[in-house]
Amino acid sequence: MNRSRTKAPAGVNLPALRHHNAALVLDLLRAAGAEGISRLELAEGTGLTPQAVSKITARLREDGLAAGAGLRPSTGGKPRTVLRLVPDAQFAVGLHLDRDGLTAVLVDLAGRPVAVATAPLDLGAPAERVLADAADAVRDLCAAEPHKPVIGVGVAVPGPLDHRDGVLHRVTGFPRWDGYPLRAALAERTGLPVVLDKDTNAAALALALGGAGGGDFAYLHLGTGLGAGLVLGGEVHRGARTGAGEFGHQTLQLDGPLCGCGGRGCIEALCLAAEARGDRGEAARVLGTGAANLVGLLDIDRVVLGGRTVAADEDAYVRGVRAVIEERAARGGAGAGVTVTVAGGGDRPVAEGAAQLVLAPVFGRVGEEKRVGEEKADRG
Amino acid sequence: MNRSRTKAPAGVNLPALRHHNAALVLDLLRAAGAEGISRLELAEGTGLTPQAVSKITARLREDGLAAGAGLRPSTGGKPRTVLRLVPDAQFAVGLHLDRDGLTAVLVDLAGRPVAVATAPLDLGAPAERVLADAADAVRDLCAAEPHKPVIGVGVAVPGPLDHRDGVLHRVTGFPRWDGYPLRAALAERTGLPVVLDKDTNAAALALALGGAGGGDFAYLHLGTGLGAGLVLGGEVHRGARTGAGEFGHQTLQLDGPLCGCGGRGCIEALCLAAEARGDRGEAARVLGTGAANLVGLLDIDRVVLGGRTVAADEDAYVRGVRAVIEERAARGGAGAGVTVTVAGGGDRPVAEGAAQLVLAPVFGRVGEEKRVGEEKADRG
DNA sequence: CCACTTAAGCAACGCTGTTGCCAAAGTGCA
DNA sequence: TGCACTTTGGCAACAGCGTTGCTTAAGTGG
Repeated sequence: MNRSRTKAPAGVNLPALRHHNAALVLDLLRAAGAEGISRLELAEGTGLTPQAVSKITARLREDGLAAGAGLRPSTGGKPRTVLRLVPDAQFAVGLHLDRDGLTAVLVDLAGRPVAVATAPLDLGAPAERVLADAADAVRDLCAAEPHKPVIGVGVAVPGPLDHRDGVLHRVTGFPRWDGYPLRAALAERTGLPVVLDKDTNAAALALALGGAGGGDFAYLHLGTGLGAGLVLGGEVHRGARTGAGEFGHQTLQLDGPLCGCGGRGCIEALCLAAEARGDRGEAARVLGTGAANLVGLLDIDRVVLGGRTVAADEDAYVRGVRAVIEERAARGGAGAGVTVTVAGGGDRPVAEGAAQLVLAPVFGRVGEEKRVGEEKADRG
Repeated sequence: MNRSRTKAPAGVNLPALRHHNAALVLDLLRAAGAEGISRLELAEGTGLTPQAVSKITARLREDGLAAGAGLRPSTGGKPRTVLRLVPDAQFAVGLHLDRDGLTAVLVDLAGRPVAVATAPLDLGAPAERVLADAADAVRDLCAAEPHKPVIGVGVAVPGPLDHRDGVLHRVTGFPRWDGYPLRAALAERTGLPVVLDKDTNAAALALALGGAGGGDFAYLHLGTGLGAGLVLGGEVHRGARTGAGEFGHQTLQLDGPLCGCGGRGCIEALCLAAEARGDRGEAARVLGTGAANLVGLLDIDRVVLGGRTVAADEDAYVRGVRAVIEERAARGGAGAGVTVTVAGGGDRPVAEGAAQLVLAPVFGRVGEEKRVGEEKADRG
């Protein structure tokens, strides 16, 4: 269980223990995907007794979250029964509010999108207007798939914000949003629990859960700006004020050219300037140098690139970034074995990651926050 | 409980739950110090029932880890009984192996040193020789204070190393140590459990536990080199290969002056060069720029400076670093409310932090690693 | 067809924190 | 001085967790 000590009591009682272990099993079920996973493999993965796993999976099946999925070939004895997650048991909405558009997805427990909707959006419009557009998108999506239990809405937004309180800060270019309690407003409007986070964090979460699997990594998003989502220890690192990931305005050139932020020699300014003058190699080298700094500082084992600017020439950026990291590793610095890849998939991963913000607690990934004694009391 | 997922089973059974809650209570007892803390405050701090706390503290008292410490003034009813940690119940040895010397401390559960020893050391000597010196220091320290149950030895070493395996990597200036399994060797020699970590991590751990208390922070050590210890979410961040904290060779000046590491424009090179030519203000500004990068990237709320070079002129460095961070915050960047302080105390904090590496698990701070069913079975 | 192997469930168990209740130990007012 | 009240903390019973010991189910292989 999490131990974000310093605040929040971390005492564990039996319901909490039960919930924790159930979430652990669900997480393994999800990771196993459609193939499924046997009870004994679950036991090995959790460190629990096979009998305990049997009890837990029995409860999950009763709740409709897990189901049998055939048998494994025998290895000389009774064949193992394979279990799998029932993706249709619960759904979550992911909302990506960008500067010029809105993307909404309805995903199942496995994280697969079952419905997508996009619409134009003007972040410069009055708050009421934007809020209404967002709420409408959520409502339409839920209406399109009735009878689907939706457990919440995850919202990904560009600017700096407070994830804990669900309050926006000064979104770059739209200072008027500073202090707007988007989470509370949208929660009231939709009647659903809402989680708010930065778009880069949502993207990083999607990457952490999907495909390439675990490990610590940094997602670097180069679009009109440059930001980062950090996944450390398998969880999104948000920092003390949940503002972590300000990567674009790291100083990379002391007393370098002026940046829009007022600083000098920011990675973002250097990178975009190089890109603007057509020197993509230099842009990639700048980005790579920042990435290499990250690799050494945090000892991550994966760098993932994304964003429109990267998408325009994925190869050049991957090669350029990889070159810098490998050069430093060859000199004896950190970075040996670090892989550099691109996220791909355009902007939809951000919306899907936003939905994962809501799903994450189901699988025991962070964000439990004061979950005490909230179980449907009846059983049998 | 920890969730360093991706590896290591995280299932929780009753013994694990018991251990977790006991550690939680012990941690609060330690934080309370000599003043002590009442059962109801413990209940509030853990989220457990007062009755559960009573049971847990009864066990701790039976084991000699906790004891009564008077009464609180009544608030209209029965006065609260105050409990406190019994620091003499267990001890740990902290060992700091530096390039030119060795510091060994014996600390009690509260982290207070009860014995200190220093000796010259030559890291360039044969491994057997260094190992013998280290083992001797441990033995002498334990002998000086017999009847003290010592639960382990924490070792802080300069270079890069693997904390998980307890193996040294290429210590700067002493490449011969690359691959040496110091933890295993010293454990066999002393017959005690040994934990190995970088000196900067040990210092950071000491800071995280002592005095100024929680929060995320970075400890920046500027001596003959420049390194960092990161404390994120109340725990030392070590990264995927436990090599995190390589701060000195972050590029801060693209294509800047050559560094000893072979790179260009490393913070360390810039900082030490400025210091060498007497421009302390510039050295502080360089360090501050790196610190500000860190603050924005990780959203930490504290920067702590240390090391001999900083100690030579603490004020200049604190002011210089603080100036850069505040300037960036004033521009609307991250860093508002970040405090900048110095560690102080010279090198002994590193040895004390090394001892804390061993004590940390007692208080539930990370590093439990496969603790299953190891309890003294008898009771009563 | 039988011996063997592997998987999974049933029942009893030990131990956890919780609940309900009561004794202990103070304060404050009559 | 005495009684009502408040607050603390322990005792006992309890529900629920994973574990253990054993039995049953369901295969393989000679």
